[in-house]
Amino acid sequence: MGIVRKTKAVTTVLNIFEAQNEAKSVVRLIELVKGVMNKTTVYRVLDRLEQEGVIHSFNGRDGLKWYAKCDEGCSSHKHLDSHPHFQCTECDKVECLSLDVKIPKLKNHKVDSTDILLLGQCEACCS
Amino acid sequence: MGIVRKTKAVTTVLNIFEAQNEAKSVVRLIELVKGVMNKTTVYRVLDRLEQEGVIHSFNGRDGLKWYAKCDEGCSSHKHLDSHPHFQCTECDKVECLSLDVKIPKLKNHKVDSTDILLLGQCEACCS
DNA sequence: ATAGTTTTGCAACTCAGTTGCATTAAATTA
DNA sequence: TAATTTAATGCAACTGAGTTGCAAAACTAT
Repeated sequence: MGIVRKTKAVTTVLNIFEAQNEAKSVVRLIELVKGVMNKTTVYRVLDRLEQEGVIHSFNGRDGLKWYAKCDEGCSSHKHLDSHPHFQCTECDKVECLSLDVKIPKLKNHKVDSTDILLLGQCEACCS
Repeated sequence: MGIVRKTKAVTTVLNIFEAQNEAKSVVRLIELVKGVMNKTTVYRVLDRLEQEGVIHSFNGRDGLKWYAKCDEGCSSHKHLDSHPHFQCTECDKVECLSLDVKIPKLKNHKVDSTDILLLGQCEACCS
């Protein structure tokens, strides 16, 4: 499993997530480390950290890929981050929601994961 | 409002959806009309039909854009197609689900829409 | 230090989706 | 039904997120 070396690139990315516990799109992350780190590396570091269970990914609107820190209890073995996400259509910010949404069982289907994205206006943009 | 001309391109696309009431990705649609219609036209026709309330769109896994025929009652004024979708991770097929999923209200947020995508194995791929 | 891997940077690529513009085809009017 | 207006189409070139191959650099262990 844990074949993630603690390289400069890895700590740079982790620092970003630790400095501000907020979901970020890959595009934004690449922007944040511009000049310091190559975009290919960003993609690869994120991949590895997700496999390690340190961060989790999901698709925002427009199909862009986003990442956020995992809740406690995630590991490379199992991801518990099946929570819904909310994205503001004005400022584009994403929030991880700790809602427990119950989806009725589907007959004759094996459901592995549930992606829920709510769109609307966040608190700041509402007022 | 109804500024959609009934062109050959429009009827070609509509025929595809009527021949088989099944969600289709744009990529697949372009493939289906290859040689007959330009891909730009496909995108534009789909855009217009969605605005008219004839079809609705959503993002499949991998962020690809998908379209499916609308339920009765949709129009350019309001789309009622907020139903969840199920996508098979083996054969990639998508099904529109007529489940009613209740999402708890979010404080201080204005929620406009809810995108739900379930991933797993469909009936055919389960057995 | 040395050897063996993993990581990184870079450049080139893929592929979904978009744009500008000239041409064509609907719909409208006379 | 021919002329006119306006929307729709085709084409080519572009954009931008994400990927790939490979050589060079940086970890880790011996």
